[in-house]
Amino acid sequence: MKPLATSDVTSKGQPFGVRSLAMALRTEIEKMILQGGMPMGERLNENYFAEKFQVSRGPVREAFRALVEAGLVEFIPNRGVFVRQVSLEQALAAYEVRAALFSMAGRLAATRRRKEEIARFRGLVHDMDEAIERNDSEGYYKLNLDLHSAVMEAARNERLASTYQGLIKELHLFRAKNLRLTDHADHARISNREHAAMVEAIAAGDEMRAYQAHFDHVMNARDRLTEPFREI
Amino acid sequence: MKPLATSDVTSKGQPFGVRSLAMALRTEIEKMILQGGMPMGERLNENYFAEKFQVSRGPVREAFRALVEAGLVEFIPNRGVFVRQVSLEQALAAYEVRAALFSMAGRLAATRRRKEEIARFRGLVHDMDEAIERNDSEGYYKLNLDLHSAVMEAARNERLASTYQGLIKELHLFRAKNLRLTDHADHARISNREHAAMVEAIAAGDEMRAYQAHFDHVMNARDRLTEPFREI
DNA sequence: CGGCCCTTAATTGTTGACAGTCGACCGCAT
DNA sequence: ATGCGGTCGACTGTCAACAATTAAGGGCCG
Repeated sequence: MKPLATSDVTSKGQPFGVRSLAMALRTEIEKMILQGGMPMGERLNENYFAEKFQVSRGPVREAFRALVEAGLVEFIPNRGVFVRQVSLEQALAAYEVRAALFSMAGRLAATRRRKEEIARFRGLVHDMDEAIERNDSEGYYKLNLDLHSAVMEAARNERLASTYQGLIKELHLFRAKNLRLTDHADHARISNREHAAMVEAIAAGDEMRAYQAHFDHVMNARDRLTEPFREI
Repeated sequence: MKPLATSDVTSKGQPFGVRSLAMALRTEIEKMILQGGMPMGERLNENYFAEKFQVSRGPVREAFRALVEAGLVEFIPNRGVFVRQVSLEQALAAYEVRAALFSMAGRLAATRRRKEEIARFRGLVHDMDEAIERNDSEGYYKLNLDLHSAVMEAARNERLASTYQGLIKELHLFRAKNLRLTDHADHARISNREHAAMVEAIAAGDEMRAYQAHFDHVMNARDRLTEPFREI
């Protein structure tokens, strides 16, 4: 891997706070973890990262602290940091938090959305339908993310969005490990019907209906994801 | 101030992750900030804290990184970290997130609460009524926190609770700076009526009513707090 | 007299070295 | 064979020194 210098950092397009090696490392290591580059439960060796990025251990440790706070790694004194293992129980709890945040986004979007946004929502839902017909689960996945981001944006609450994003990252840890063939076309079809309900509630400006639609969508998604684990 | 050694840290009753100086410092500095020990917008000098706690700058910097991630301080490269200034807009946004989380807690509590907890809720509301009559705003404040914690506990979702707590800390930054005589007895009376509605909805096991009651309570609290700032 | 530049002190950024701790491995006794 | 204890190695925890950057103050020039 290329040596990471401060000059590399400045070239990044982030608003602020990315000039220091520690901040750059935090971003870089996070990316590595989320893209599955690190096996789950793996210990993150300070020296390894220090050599990999051609820096000393100080900045690496600072980056680790930030990741601990973000909940992506676990810290055990005198042992080091480990890629966090997300249990099924924790994933279920996280989904409830996600439902809280996303349903709020839907509710706010219902009062704050603009005309163009509604058109975009409907377009995305339509494109997802097409992706399903094409059996294009890759494309569906991306469109799905786009729709969720679009709703979040329409809520016009930065704090809500960043909290949501942080949570999503944690959930990625769970999905990365327990990825199974959960993308049945059936699931996608049902999911997209829920999307349509969400969008129409927002379009109608109906706060409570939007709340319910978004809430149900997340909780149903939870059931769909964790279904394979239920031992009945 | 007393020198902070690892031995001091171990004496703390935390489950894990508090053995290192950095973690201890993070807790200590956070406490200092939240208790208003640091003027808002103040730069946190690394050497100052290093000498104050008789440690080197390394652990101090690690503690700072964690606080940055927690959103309590702002980081400007080559300048240092500053106690975060929370604007009115940010506070309003944070209240919306809080409403999302707390209303979810109420909703979950409505399905998961136990008999003893309901009794405790009602007791707290009653005690708050008495505190109002006594004009004991100090006592009311504490009981208020207790009720909110109790509801969170009844929701039985650790992730929800920790996210909520992190947000509350941020809101403290706003209240610390803009503390005005907002604790009118009128406000307390109205607030406690809302508490009663929350508790009874939980007691009835009515999810949607609990959701609404908790949601409204937070949003009304927001209006009561930020009322003085509105220039009509 | 005001504005620009240079110097300088203070503070952050980074490093390498040293100390402390934990787990693994190996040998021994049972 | 198995369980226990000690030794060793690898890694984390901490520190103090050095480099780089910033902001402030004073002097010079227009």
